[in-house]
Amino acid sequence: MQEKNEHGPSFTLHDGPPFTNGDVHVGTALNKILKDSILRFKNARGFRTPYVPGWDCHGLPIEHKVSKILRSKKASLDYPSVRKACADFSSSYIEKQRNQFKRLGVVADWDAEYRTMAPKYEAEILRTFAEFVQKGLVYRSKKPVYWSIPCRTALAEAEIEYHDHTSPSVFVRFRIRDCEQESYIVIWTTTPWTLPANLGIAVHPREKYVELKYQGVSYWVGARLAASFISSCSMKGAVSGCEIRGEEMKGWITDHPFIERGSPLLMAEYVTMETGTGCVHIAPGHGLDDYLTGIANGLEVYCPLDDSGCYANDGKIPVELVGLSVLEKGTGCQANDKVLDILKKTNSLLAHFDYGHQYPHCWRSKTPVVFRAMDQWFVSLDKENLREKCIEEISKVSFTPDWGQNRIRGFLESRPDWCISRQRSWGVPIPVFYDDQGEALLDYDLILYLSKRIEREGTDSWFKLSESELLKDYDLPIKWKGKILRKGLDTLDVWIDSGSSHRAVLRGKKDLNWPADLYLEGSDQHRGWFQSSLWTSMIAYQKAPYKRILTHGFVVDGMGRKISKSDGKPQTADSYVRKYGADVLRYWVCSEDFRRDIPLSDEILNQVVRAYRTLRNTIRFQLGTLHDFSSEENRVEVSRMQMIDRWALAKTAFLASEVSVAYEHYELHKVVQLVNRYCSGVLSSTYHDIIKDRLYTLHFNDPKRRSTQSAVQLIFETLVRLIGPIVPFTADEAWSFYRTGKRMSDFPIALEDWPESPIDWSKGEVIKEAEILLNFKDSHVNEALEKLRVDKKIGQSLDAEIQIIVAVDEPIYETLSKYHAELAELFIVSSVLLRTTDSGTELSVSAQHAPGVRCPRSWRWVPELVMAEGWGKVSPRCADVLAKLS
RNA sequence: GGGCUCAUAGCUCAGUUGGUUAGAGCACCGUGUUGAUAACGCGGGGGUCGGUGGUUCAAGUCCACCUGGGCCCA
Repeated sequence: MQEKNEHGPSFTLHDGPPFTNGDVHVGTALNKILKDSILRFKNARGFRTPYVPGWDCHGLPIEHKVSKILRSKKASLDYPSVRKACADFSSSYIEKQRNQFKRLGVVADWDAEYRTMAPKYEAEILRTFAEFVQKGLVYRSKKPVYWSIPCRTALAEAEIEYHDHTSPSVFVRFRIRDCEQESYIVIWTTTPWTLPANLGIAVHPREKYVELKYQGVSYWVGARLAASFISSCSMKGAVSGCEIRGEEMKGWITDHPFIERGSPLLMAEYVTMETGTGCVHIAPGHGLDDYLTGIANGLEVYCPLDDSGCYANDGKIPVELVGLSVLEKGTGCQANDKVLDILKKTNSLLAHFDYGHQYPHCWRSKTPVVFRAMDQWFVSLDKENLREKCIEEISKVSFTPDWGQNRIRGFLESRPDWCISRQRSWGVPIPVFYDDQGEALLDYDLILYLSKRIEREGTDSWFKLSESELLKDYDLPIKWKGKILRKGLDTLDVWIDSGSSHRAVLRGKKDLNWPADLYLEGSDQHRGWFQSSLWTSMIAYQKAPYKRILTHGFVVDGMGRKISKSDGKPQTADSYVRKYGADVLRYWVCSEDFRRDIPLSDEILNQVVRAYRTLRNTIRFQLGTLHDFSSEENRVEVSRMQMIDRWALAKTAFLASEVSVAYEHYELHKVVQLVNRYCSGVLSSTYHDIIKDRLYTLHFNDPKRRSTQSAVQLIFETLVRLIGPIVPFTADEAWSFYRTGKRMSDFPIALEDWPESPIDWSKGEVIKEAEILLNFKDSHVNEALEKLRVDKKIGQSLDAEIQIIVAVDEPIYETLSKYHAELAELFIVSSVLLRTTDSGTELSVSAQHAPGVRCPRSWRWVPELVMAEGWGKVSPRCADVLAKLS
């Protein structure tokens, strides 16, 4: 395919790598089929279309699965064993997926495939990261993560299980500063141990808050929660004072109940009036919402916990808390208990209950997890107007559908700085060293140096080799010389892996374009790959890596609901291929408007099967028609073809142009609709129906018959090539049979050029006249025939004779009389009587049983039959034919 | 809860800048053929264009709100 277009322009569709943790899902199949159909079309149109498929290998879901397997085998869970098992796992699915993609008919340069865990690719990921470092975008900051205390490890969402748990539910008052009378803000929390890290209190800016006066003291709580607060804290008789909106509390500062520190009032949209007091205790080091609110208000991400989950002595927290563990055991929780003590002592605790709720637990140790801020690496997205530049750049990219641009822009605008570190082992390590003070060495040249080794040995070497081995022969900056360095064990966010693909796969490759001509993925990638690829590309090259983005929706069930993995049905592509075959699955994909949700159900597939069979049957009929036709010997020039053949060619030329436009616009469902309508409307019910008579009854070498065969041949060659990109197996089979008479041969449809219909196919008065006559048949003749058939006067239409009475000044008269001799064939009846009448008389079309006798060979009714040797009595026309044959 | 988005016959899709009684293919019903036969022809029924309100002489098409679905977040 590529050799065919060796000198053609190049069209690069860059493959977004599927994740290698399972068999090909039907949604993944949809994506690959769309890509393949588009590339086959582009290739047929003369483009060079090298397609390099890829696989995304690193990441938590694989590590998670593999760890489970290893644990059940009680195998070692150290870095090298986990990583080896992950690599094997990923490789095994690459093998499976590759075969499944091939089975779908996907054409690709399989030998040039890329995988994000290949050493060469990993080196490119590091080089991408090096660009971040060189541009000064990478910084270290704290961010809360789930932390399992017994395992001493950070956890991802997928490693969290929610279980019933009883926590202390406490109402705590914070004294408002600079207030004449004694006033408090009341917060509610179920994690008292996070109170030492409290740095603020959040309220909803547009919710009402009320001042409750009780025993001469004021308490501020959310107005809608006042009643439940009063009952919880036993303040019967409290009197409502003034009401204000949350935003009016901006600027208020309260005193931390037991630490000398101000705790300011902050605005947050996520505050609800469902439970508590509507005033939310904020500890930026102990919760994601808290963290974001803290960042937005310039608070420190403060977390006084060490790795073992105990309060560290940072000089800020009360000494009696230092060393206490926040881990909840059967007996309770040291930290919570002590904090409650202190709250009581300082008279800050208004109420304390047991509270049952769902709480996150570690999947391994089954203990409650805590949110704990840890050092993470971030990429600044606002330095040097990077964000503005990205937004500007994305406006130059074409989007299908066009709202994609809007969507990705929204993500670009709202995305916070990119947290790129993960406490995982299955990934590309962040190439950083720390000295004994915890200071980090992150250096552009050093990363490039390391990437050379990684390129040879893979990232396993980072985990296997010691620091001195990794840094051997490297000339450290003076400041770092002689220091004892410790390598970091965090890995990079996998979005950097796949976001580096344009660099690793396209840049500097002879046959591939950078930027790519097209990215084609599901709409979820607006937030994912489209975005990560843009950032990496903008940072390194100040340009988007793609010219156009095409997105498709998600596969949903017949009710339009998402297909869940849990409903038992295997949603693998293979399960559908086995049942329906690859081309039916492809036909389904291409019959749907993929820009919206793509429904899939047995009903829909059965419908697709029928549509597919119609197409297949049409092609089969044409192949049968051509069985005794030789292009060299029998071909009739277009200009000398019969009227109906000219008409069919014109319709075919029109189809080809419409279909081409639909392909160009990536509207494959329109291609399918057009082809389907053409097969049934133009071919099956009209053209094929009419030509049967001449194909079956005329002498095999009759010019009329050869005319039709010549037309059918051109039509066949066009049709098969038009559908080639969508149903390649069917097209190949038909093409092979056409060329060689065998179902398999070395003539794939993909080596044929796109069908160009010559001008003379659609030029000529005769085409318009045929159209007029066929419309006449549809609107008048069939109606008359149906009447006769309902009356049981005739069976097939050949049993009838049509009588037309038409005024000479009717526009249709001229055409009818000009082609009087051909009307019977066109209308598929035995004879047509054409009578004229006075001007002003209405047109009349009637049918009656044809007079005479029926010819057993042609089924036509004629005045009389004649003897044909060896055949018996037949019509005179058939007798002539038979005479020539013998 | 937020951002983006979708909604036309049982199903898959058309419906140009608002302009006659909203179309096609499939399915369904009836029927004819038996020389495309696990096919093909002919005829027919089927839609208050998700709902409500508005703009307009005129709305499937424009606007607002609502309902339901999807993707991504929270």
